Amino acid sequence: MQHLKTIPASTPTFHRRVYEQLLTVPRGKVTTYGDLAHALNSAAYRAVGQALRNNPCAPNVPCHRVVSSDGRIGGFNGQREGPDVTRKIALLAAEGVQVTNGRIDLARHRHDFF
DNA sequence: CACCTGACATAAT
DNA sequence: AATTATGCCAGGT
Repeated sequence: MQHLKTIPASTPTFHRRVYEQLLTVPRGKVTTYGDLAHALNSAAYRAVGQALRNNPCAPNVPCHRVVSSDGRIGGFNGQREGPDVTRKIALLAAEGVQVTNGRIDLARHRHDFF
């Protein structure tokens, strides 16, 4: 998959798997850190966050489609609140994902990997 | 190899 | 409902 060919060769395998899996989330849908980890047969929720924090997002990985299990936005570009998060919300809105009071209706937008 | 850290999740206050 | 404490697992130092 050429989406990831520009990332550093030193990128850990687990991180790569996160990105690959994330690429399967369609536009207009979102997933949670937990679901993503589970889809990789792992419980490393937090490691998933680390992976995204590494930010290979910029080019082509849709990091903004990953939110918290309670429907809250989570973080973006290394931050958990602030202008970057606001931007994340804007990106989601642009894809048709409704964000109300910093919350997402997971029942409606959650993507199922299985 | 022994800690420390975190874009989390859940249970307990 | 809002806050706090605890558990999680891979990476980094």
